[in-house]
Amino acid sequence: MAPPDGDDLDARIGAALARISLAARHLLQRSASTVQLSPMQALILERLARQGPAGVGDLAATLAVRPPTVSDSLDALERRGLLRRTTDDEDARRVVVRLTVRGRRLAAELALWPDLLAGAVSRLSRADREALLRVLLTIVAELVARGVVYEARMCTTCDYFRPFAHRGWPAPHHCALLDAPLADAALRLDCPDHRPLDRDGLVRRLPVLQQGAP
Amino acid sequence: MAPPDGDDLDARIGAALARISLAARHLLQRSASTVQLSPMQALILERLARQGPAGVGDLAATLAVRPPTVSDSLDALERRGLLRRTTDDEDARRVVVRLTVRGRRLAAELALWPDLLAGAVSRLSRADREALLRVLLTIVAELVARGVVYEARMCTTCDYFRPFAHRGWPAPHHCALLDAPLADAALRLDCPDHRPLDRDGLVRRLPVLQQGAP
DNA sequence: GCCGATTATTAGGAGTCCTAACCAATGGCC
DNA sequence: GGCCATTGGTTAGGACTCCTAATAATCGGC
Repeated sequence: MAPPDGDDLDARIGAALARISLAARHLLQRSASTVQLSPMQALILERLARQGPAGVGDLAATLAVRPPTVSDSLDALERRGLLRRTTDDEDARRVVVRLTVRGRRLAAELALWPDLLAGAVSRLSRADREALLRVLLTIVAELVARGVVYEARMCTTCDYFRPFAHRGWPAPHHCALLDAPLADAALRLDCPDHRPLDRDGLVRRLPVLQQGAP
Repeated sequence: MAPPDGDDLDARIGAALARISLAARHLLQRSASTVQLSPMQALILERLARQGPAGVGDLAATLAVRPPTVSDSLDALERRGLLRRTTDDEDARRVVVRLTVRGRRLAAELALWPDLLAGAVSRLSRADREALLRVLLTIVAELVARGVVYEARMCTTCDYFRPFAHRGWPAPHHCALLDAPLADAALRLDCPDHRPLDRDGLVRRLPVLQQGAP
């Protein structure tokens, strides 16, 4: 007999993720178009609403596109009065992008998009969902380590984060800043108090995150 | 104390999936550009290589875009001699799109893209990966049921598929066509012998797929 | 044999996304 | 103090994406 080998399994996972990505693209497009926005414009608005003002380069990095692409979209958004460009006091080269009130209001309407995607897990058990979150965050961390995307503020790349610091369930991890245990379900992708781990620390840490299927 | 509620957990999952989708987009773009193709062109080539000739409408449905978008890309691909459009004998309205030899060759080079995405699971344990595949396929099935994407040939929407037909591990499911048990790792997203389940059957089936975290 | 539904294309328009070239400010460095 | 490579952003130009609306051709039923 020929049991499916590891590569095959991985290939199926890749295909499934690709499929979900296609759906995500479509959901983003649809969600954005309900408020007359293009997908990239929606992503920019979302990011600004979630994490506050940012430079053009920052936006480009987190959205995995080149600066000119962002600059294009900013023109359109600024024309509609959804944001303003100001130059940084400390560094006159930098441009700081800020939402206007109108922009913030529109972003709030838009926020429902990732929820549409999340809605597709509604039938999964709580245990499955917690495991899923842990696994997805591990994948994101790996993608960050490989330089595919840039994610500034997630637990798995934070210096305060101690994976599997506690032996038992239900809260195996620990946050050294809050000095509190963390469950898988509490892991954050976007923590305001994040302190980045250097690349060596990141690579060293990744393997340990693999353990512990519930 | 305020334990994270279900919505919060789901929101984090949604955010993580959104993040991975961004990475997927970027990987696709990069992979496609190495052979001078645009993302959409790459997707079309890939789909044709994997599942054979198709009509314009079919392509549009599986790629979650409108027919004119596909038609645009087909023009570019045909110009480069990677595919040919012919009219169907049985229905002169239909256009059948076929890869040329050159197209097939290029598609083979391209096939490595989903593997780049899959590479990000390399550090996960085998058990985690099997569970991940099962969960992801459930998500895809749910997205199909909600009409977000269209996936013609996956086990979870197949009439021959009997989820959890066997009580024990490691092969709980069953394929009535092959008359053989199936493990989570063997679940297919793209089976050539697929027979579609009607929508009622699909909705009825979904809940049962949630059970069984390993 | 006509009419509504289906299938694909064309037209037109805003946006995406890249590379290359450019400009301006910064922060050493001598 | 003045040079200059680096950094942050924008402009220019070009191919492609992706939509809606309108058009053309064919199919199927009645």
